[in-house]
Amino acid sequence: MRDTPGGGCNPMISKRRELIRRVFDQLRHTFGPQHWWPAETSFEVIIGAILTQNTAWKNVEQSIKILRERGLLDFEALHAVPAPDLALLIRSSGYFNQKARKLKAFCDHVQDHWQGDLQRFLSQEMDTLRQELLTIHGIGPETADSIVLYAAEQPTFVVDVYTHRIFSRHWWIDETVTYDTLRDFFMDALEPDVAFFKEYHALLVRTGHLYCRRKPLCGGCPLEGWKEDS
DNA sequence: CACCAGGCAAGTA
DNA sequence: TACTTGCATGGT
Repeated sequence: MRDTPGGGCNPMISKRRELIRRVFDQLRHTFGPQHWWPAETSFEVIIGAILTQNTAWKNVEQSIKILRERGLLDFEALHAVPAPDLALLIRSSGYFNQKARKLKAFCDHVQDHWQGDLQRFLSQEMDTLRQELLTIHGIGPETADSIVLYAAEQPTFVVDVYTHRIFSRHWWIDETVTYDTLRDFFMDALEPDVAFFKEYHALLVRTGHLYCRRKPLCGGCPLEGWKEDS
């Protein structure tokens, strides 16, 4: 007997896996494919991941547009821009001084440790890459996982405020769980699958936008009325 | 007007 | 370790 990611011999994990899959199937059936991450290159994913921290994606789009027009969705080009200049270009994303510094910190790290070879940096073994990302200023657990999954295309599960909200409100998880515990909740129960993890996170964000944004607003959610044992 | 958004770092006790 | 606070624009 051993615990497989699929939960083969552990009844708790096996039950959790079933719930997680049922939630996915329901959301996928309701909303269809989400086509995430909306970006053309891995570097653009990384820029977006930093800019969207605690910020509506709509605000980030304007910043990305400006960076694109200026040819700055390119590692060497962006690395050459001073943080104060960059801050002015990403104003619409909010926290622009901090985020400019974060973008610079990322570029500096890849330049200093990987000679600017972004693809080689992203090609590291998953846990090593994730740990290294977490040492970079401005990259916390969610941003690190977003980069690993959507830029490096390696199978980590991205947890965000909606993941926490949706699952805790249904009493499927404790409200006080930490990021890593909630990430393990999914990853211990599921086979690693990049396409599946990408779609799942996107669907949770979509569901959160529609039904778990403001405090009361939850009517009409496709998961409404679900019980733990139903 | 208040509240929130696809977080994180730094400060305090 | 466990809370708190600053960061900041733009939409509802």
